[in-house]
Amino acid sequence: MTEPHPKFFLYVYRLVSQVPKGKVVTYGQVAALLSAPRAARAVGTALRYLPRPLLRTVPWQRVINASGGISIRGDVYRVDEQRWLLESEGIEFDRYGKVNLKKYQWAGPKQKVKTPKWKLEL
DNA sequence: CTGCTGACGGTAT
DNA sequence: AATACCGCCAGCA
Repeated sequence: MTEPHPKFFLYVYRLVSQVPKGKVVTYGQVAALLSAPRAARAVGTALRYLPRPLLRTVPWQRVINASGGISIRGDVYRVDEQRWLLESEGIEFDRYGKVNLKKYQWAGPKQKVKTPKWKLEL
């Protein structure tokens, strides 16, 4: 899974690219915006395989879980990096390592996301 | 087509 | 708040 070409992944990357600095979105929110409200897990998979070249254009650090926490499993280094990046953007974490979604969650794109039935394609 | 794998999410404990 | 479960899903072998 080194070559990220699957359509769903690309839509995820495109949407996350729109999240402004200082704001965050949840995996489930991204899925919902892509007309796949139950594919939160797949969104996580997409970001996990974010290709190196896109690390510069896709603000992956702005995607956290519905509890306001960082979801990266295993790689502690990666977790620290995400938190550091977010804090440098002005986002605060409470003593439990959680972000206040009420305050920092992105409202979503102004214009409805164009998702050409990637799902129904066969 | 079948079975696995998770940067998930909602519930129950 | 922290765990344990369990249902979901796109991708891939």
